[in-house]
Amino acid sequence: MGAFIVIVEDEEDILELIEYNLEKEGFDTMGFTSTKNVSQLLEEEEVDLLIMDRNLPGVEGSEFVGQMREVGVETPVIYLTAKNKESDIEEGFERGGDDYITKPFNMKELILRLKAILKRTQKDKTEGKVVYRDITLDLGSRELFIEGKNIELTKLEFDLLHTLISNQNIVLDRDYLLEHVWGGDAIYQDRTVNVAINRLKEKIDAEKSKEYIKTVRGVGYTLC
Amino acid sequence: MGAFIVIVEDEEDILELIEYNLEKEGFDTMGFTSTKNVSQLLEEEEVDLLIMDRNLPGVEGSEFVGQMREVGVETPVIYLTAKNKESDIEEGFERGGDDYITKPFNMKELILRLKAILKRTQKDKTEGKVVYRDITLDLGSRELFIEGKNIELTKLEFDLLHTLISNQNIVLDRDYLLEHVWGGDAIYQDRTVNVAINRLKEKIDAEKSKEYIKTVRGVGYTLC
DNA sequence: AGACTCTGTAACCATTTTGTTACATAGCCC
DNA sequence: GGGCTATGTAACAAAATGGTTACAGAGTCT
Repeated sequence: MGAFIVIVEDEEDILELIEYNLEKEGFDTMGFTSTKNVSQLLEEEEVDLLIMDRNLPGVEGSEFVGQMREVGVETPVIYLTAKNKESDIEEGFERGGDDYITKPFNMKELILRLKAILKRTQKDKTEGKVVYRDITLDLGSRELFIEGKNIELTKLEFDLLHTLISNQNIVLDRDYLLEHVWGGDAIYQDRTVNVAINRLKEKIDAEKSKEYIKTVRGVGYTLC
Repeated sequence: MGAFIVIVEDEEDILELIEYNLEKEGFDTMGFTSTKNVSQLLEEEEVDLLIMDRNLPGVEGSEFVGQMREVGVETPVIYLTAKNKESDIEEGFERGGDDYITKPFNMKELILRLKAILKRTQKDKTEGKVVYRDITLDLGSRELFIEGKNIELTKLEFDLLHTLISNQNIVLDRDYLLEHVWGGDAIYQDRTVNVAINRLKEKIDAEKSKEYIKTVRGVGYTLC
């Protein structure tokens, strides 16, 4: 754990309350009563999560986050908001915020959501979505879309396509695939790869006569 | 997670009994044997409900609540009272208390009323609600609604659905679920997840032939 | 104490997935 | 084209996986 969390909240007692509780949970925190200095911090340091009051005097919290997004800051955000109108909530999400929580709030609830987000974003760091031409692999839901059409894949097929797609234009030999898709310990024939590849081909080439997976004779397979 | 409930009761065994049962229901509790420190807590933290003995040595419970109301604390109260004379009851209501229950009392009855109150007071808050399609999880009262219909869930089922719903569209594997729903310390078989999921499925899919929880073979489960 | 609920575990079965094998086919060299 | 190898294909068997049910233990309520 030990994530670094920045909190922006103008009411000092609330700020302290949050900091106190988060630190008790083992997080590193830094609190601000305004967005001053925060942008610099977000750009320069690795901040894992931002807790942001939406109703700051002066700048709108979501406005601020919007600006951050434009300069490439991806830090997930939990908004604290006294408002609970749906429009506001939606707006928050539209701007790329990850969650919101309405004041007054329950500390346990905040910590719970916060942990959920950290977990998710940590996952997303290695995963997310992979795209290749008109193929899209959603690593979260483990879904494959070709030209927007959902195609069901088994676990093996998914993992195989995943490795292929993240090494597109590179020819992967059977040993590499066995090691990365099947896992290092067990021993398989290399014809296994063969069959697996073809089962995958059947599914994704069936859609169109397009050929996504190219076999490179004597070497292996590639997506190109 | 659940609502935060503060209990003030000078008889320690009763206090513990209540705390134990409420926590079993998934609520966060904090118990006190006197009103000392309670006022501060009520002012600073978001307490969802106060359970208050009316016959505390020293301060009258309702007296205390009255003082709290004067400084703007709106926390709903359930009084525990050995008396059941009408005059006392009326007085309790006059002072702004929300409900009373006479000792000795039935724990189920207490929880029932408590949930009713939480539901009422948290109805208009968007706070503590997670929504997915026509499923609504009320985190405050820990109730599930599907198309407005209330469906009873056990603690485990609720927590499981909560985790699924807060990670919608993401396939969660059994390890993740075990860790987050069951808690990290104890060790369980992963078939445990299996059975729990299906018990949950039975309840929420029973309503309609809709399939909310999708099992992703070889990986885990997801809400999508 | 007895009935009941909740929940973890085990057993059973159906189904899907996957590895292997055998054979057919295609590519490549001479 | 012949011969060789690599790859595709189909069929089969084994393994993995998950749904379902039954049961037992723990805890609770009456």
